[in-house]
Formats: sequence, structure tokens, C-alpha cells
Amino acid sequence: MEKYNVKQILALESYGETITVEGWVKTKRGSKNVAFIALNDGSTINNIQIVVDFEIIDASLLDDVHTGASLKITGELLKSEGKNQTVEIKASEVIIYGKANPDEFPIQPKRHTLEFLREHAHLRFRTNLFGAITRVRHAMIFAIHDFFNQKGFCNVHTPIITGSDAEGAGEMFRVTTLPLDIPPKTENGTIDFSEDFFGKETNLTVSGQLEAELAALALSKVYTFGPTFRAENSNTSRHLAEFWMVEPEVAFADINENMDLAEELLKYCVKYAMEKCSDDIDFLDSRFSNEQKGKPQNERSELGLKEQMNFVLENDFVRLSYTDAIEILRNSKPNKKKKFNYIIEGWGADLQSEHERYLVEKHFKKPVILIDYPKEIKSFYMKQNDDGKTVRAMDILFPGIGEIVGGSQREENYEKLKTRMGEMNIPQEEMWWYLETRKFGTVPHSGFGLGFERLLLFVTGMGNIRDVIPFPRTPKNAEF
RNA sequence: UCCUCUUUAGCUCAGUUGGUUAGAGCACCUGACUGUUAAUCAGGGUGUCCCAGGUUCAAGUCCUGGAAGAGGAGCCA
Repeated sequence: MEKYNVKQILALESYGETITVEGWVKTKRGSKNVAFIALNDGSTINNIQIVVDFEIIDASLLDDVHTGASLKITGELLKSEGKNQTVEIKASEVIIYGKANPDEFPIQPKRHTLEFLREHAHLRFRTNLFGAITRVRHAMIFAIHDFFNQKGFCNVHTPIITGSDAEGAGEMFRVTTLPLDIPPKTENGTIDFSEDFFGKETNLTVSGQLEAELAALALSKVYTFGPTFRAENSNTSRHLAEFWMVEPEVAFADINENMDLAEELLKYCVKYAMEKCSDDIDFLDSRFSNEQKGKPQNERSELGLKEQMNFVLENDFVRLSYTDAIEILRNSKPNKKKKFNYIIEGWGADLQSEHERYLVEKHFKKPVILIDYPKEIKSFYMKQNDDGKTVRAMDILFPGIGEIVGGSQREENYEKLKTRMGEMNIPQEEMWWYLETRKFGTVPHSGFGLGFERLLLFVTGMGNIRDVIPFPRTPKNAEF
């Protein structure tokens, strides 16, 4: 006898065939002679309807079948008499693998708040919503590897434990095996890390970029896709302490090729989701619309989820220099009427969230790529422009999400890089290996970082980043 | 880290001016119903009112401190 998953069964037409299916109960509806069980195994968002005829199955068996129980059903595949499905299974045997006591099982067949489900992250996979998000997340992982593989990129695993704390991307998590209560001390009273596991201070990585650059300067086109850790005390719906980042690095590529690559990658992923996860995206689209209905008019999204995705696919991203952005913002209504919390006075100011949102959501109403930022507000490794004021940085801003990509052309000139490190107090002795790549066969190269969970926010229409990663790590929260 | 808001039944929430025994819907159980679609209809009881202090004859309600969660800001991806 053939064993199928629910997704396969829903596509079968071999009526009369005896088949077996295993899964978890979504809902049970009973009447005097017959009961209906909606069964799901996670292979699709759709359920298979099990018909239990009490002339064939003892009705008391279903006393232990509630939402959440796990079952093995054997029965006959039939064309459904009901309206909402094409096929169903008329059970000849019902085996209960595990009950789910409804007094204790927290996932009821009703609407739960996302906050409640976050506190039950071990069980939230069982909901339609988190099943859909998990499948879309999987598809996006594949889309990314697929994209780069097709383009001849080499995937490189960069280290997760790093000996450098000079990457400048944020606060780091210390990795140590030293005893916390009585750490060994040096003569002048500081902690003696020479006795630590690695013989030096080590941390969890905040970015694989620097190591990816090393690989790019031999393999030309590489990317890393791995976990990243930031010990910032950020309590927002867009930040995680542990998140996944896609970081391509390309030799012989300038900032324009870098922007082309990022735009193409984002569009590829969005298209992939719409094509490969259409059932899940349909579900997420209607969830998104329902959520918008509950919001005040001025906070509602003008477009639906699928409309937003199509819009991104059909339009070129706006490419705009920092200097031009400042001009637009300075002459904007909210700036003149002093509606911004931070009024744009002139060139040099860092852009705040409200400014980025104005550009993306009000002025252009499209994804925007901002380039050529003042060097003072960007990292040491970014290539300096000839004007002596700006660097070849690029940030991609998405509606509702903000910065989804940050990247740059890298400074390939040894002397310029060294000078800039000095100016920005980056310890050069520690970074000797990074500098050496500029000494031996240096080439122009570029790369960027794409926040994987931020991409998922866009593709799923979810509003909180804690809901697009299975087990979110945030300040004061490492349960599960 | 800062600002604002929230915390009452398993879940979602209401609870008036501080005043008797703290309520509703869902879930659950029982019954009815020949095929339901988060089935429907009738009946059944459930509480550390987030924690610790304080004010008061009396606190879910007022005050102080704390914790957790959410939204926004900063940092960024």
C-alpha cells in the first residue's frame, strides 16, 4: 500500500484506492452518524478531510481525537461530497499515535495572538501561519543558493567563532571557557585570555564579510550564508541577536555591478516565492489583508502582499546619491513644516528611519538604493570616492522594512585602507591578514549583506522579525 | 538603552466613582442534529486580577518600586 503525504493526496485522482496518511488533527466536527477530521502533515497548508462513518469505526475512538492529536488513517480515496475540497478519505482504520489533551494543549482552533504563539514557539509550527512561514523560509534558502549557483558563485563557510573584534558591525558575544567566578588575571589585573581555549579573546561573528573578501580575491565570485550574532540591546521588530545573513563578495566588480546583483537577487527570491509557494503566499496575502483592515486608515498599506511583491518585480529600484536624497528631504513638506523629529539642515547628517521611510513610502513609492554616503558615517573598508568626502556605499531600502541590504565597493588600495583604519581606530596589527590581501594582487571588488529575515518579512508580510525565524534570540529571551 | 502603552479564566478581552459572590465569547464536557467546512443549537464552571510594598474601614481599580510583553527611537541587516 502506498503512503502519501497530504500534498500528494490532494492531487490524486485514483478514486477507490486504499491509502494511508499520517498527520495532526486541525479540527474535528461531529454529528450523530459521521465525523469529519481535517488532517495536516505540514507538506502543504491545505488539509485532507477524513470521513469517519460510525457504522465502520467505533464512535468512542474519536473521544480521544482533538485538535493537535496525531493519527494514522487508512481508508479509501473518494471524490468529496463536500464543497471545499475535491478529495477525501473514508477511514477504515484510525490509529491514534498521540493524544492532545484539550485542557492542556495551547493551540486551539481559533485565532491566537502572535505574542502568545511566540511564548509557545515549540508548538507554533502546528499553526497554519507558522507552517506557511516555515515553508516559505525553506524556499527562500533554496532560492538564494540556486541564484548564486546558477551565476557561478562559490559558497564559502566563514567562521562563526572569530578572533577579531574589529569588524565594527556591532557589539559582540564573548566566547570563552574561562571560569566566570575566578578568571585568571595578568599582572596588571586584567583577565588573562592567553589561558582561554583559543589563547586569545574570541567572539561570535558579526559578519562573514572580511573572510568572504579573502576568498573572493582568489575565487572571484563567492557568497556566505550563515548565522550572525549581535549583542546590541535592540528591542525592535526588525532586529535579532541571532540572525542569518547572505553576503556575496565579487572581485572585479564595482558599485554598479554590486547594485545590479543585489536587485537581481531580491527579485529572483520574490519571484521564486510567488511561483513555488503559491498556496502559502495566498494564505499570507489574505492574512495580511485582514491585518490591514484592523489598522487605522493612515497606517494601512496601500497595496496587498502579492501586489507589493509584483510591484517590486515590475519596477526598477530607484538609484539615488546621498547628496540628492538630502536635497529631496530638505525640500520635502515634512521637513519644511518641521514634522520630522530630526530636521534635515544640510549635508553630512545621518538619515533617520523617518527619512528613509519618507523617500521609499511617500516620495518614490518604490525600493530605493542610496549610494555615495559621507565617509564619516560609514565603515573603514568602503572605497573612497575622488571627492574625498564620500564612499561607495549602498543601502537598499524597502517599504515597511527599511534597510534590507547594506553594501559597498571595498577599498582595494593598501595605503588608503591603512590610513582610514588609523583614522577610525581600527587595530591594524590584529587585521594584518585583511591588509595583506591589498598587498598581494589586490583588485577592485564589491559585496553586500542581505538580512535574510528582513527578506522574509517582505515576502511573508509579517510585521515582526521574531515571527519569521523559528526560535528568535532577542534581549532577555533565549527560551527553546 | 530611551519614550509610550499593556499585564484579569486555558485563549481573546470587558470590568463604571475604590464598595456585596469578578463577567462575556472561544476552547472543554453533556445532549440534539443524515455530510460538516473555525459546523450549528441547548445546558454545564473555570481565577496567584503579573510580583513586592503602601494608602484605606474596604484595592482588580489609587500610589511607589520591580518584572515581562508590544509599539516607536537609537544601533544596524
